Amino acid sequence: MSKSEISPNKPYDTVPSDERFHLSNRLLFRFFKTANCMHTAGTKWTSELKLTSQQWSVIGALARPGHEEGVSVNELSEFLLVSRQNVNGLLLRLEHHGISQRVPDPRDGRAKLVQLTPQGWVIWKQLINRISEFYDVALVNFTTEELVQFQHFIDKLQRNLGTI
Amino acid sequence: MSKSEISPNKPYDTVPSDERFHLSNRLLFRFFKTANCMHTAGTKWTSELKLTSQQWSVIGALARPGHEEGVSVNELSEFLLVSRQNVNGLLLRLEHHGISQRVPDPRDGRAKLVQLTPQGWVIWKQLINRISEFYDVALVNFTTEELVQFQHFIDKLQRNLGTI
DNA sequence: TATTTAATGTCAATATATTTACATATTTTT
DNA sequence: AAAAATATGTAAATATATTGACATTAAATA
Repeated sequence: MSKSEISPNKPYDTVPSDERFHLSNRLLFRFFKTANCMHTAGTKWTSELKLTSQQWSVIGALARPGHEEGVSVNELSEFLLVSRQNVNGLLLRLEHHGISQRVPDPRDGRAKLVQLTPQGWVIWKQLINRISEFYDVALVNFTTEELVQFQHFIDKLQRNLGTI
Repeated sequence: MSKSEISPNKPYDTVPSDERFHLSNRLLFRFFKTANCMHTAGTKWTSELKLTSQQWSVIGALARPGHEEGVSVNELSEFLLVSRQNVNGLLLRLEHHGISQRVPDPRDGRAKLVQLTPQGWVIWKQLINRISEFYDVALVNFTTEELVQFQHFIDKLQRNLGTI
C-alpha cells in the first residue's frame, strides 16, 4: 500500500505525511523532551549539593579510574561530546565551588590537567550515591534485557547522527 | 548472587558499583549525549533556513492541524514541556524573523494567541521536508518494529522521570 | 460590588551549549 | 635556528533552558 495510492495529489516533496514520518517525528520529539526532563529532574535531585546534572558528568569524568591525576580540557570535551568552550564554562563554575582545579601538564606546556580537589573527591562520594538512587527511580520497571536493548537503540541513533 | 557476597567491604552507601548501576549510568549518560548531538545535528541540518531544532518544535506545534488560529504561551509551554519563560524567548526570536506573531485572545484578556504569520507558513512547508530528510538519516536502519519498541522505552523513562 | 485568588505573560539572573575568533605555546618544517 | 603549522585554552556573541519575581487581567468569593 504505497503512499501515492493513498493520496495521489500530495507528492513527497509537499506533504510527507506517511506513517514512517509520523512515527519518526513522535519518537525524536519525545526523545528531545525526555532528555530535557532528565536534565531538570536530575538537577532537582541533587539540588541540596548545588550540582546540576551536567556537572555530574564532568565530576564523573574526572573521577574515572585511571584518570585521577588529571584530564586535559580537550579530552573532557571529546569524552562528554560537548565543545571545549562549554567545558571551560562548566569548569569555571566547578572551580568557583572548589570542586576542581587546573594544574600545568608537566608533559605538555600548552595543556593543563583538570583534576578534582580533595573537597571534590568528598563531594563525588556523596554524589555517586545520590545518582545511583536517581537511576533506580528513572529506570525502575526496566529489566536488564530492556536496558541493553534500549541502549542498543540509543547507540544506533547516535551513530547515525554522527554521519551528519 | 547478591552484591554483599561479591564485595562485603563495600556497602551500598559507599560505592554502588554493581552491574545494574553501570548499565544505568552508561545508558542515561549516552541518552544525554545523544540528545545533545541531535540538537546540534538538527540545527546544522536546517542552517540554511536559520532555524534551530528547538525552533522546529515551536513552529511544528503552531502548525498542528486544529491549532492554526493560535495557541496560548501556556499551551505551548505544556506541549513542549519547557518553561513559559523559555517559550517566550523562543517566540521573541521567531517574531524577530517574521515567522510567528502574538495577537490578543478575544476570549481571554489575559492571554495572547501565538500563530504563524503567512511567511511562517511558507517556511513551515520548506521546513517539514527538510525535517523529514533528517529523520530518514537519523533513523535509517531502524525497522518500524524497532521504532515502536524504542519509543515505548522512551515513554517509560519519561513517565518515571515525571514522578520526581 | 469589593476583595481575594488564580492565570497569564514578561523581566532578570543564572547555567548550559554552540560557533567564530584569537592569543599563546608547542611541534614541524624549512 | 627561524618560520609555518598545529594544539590548546579563552573571549565574545548568540540560543536554549531554568527559577524567582512581578504586573496585569480574569475568575471566585465574601
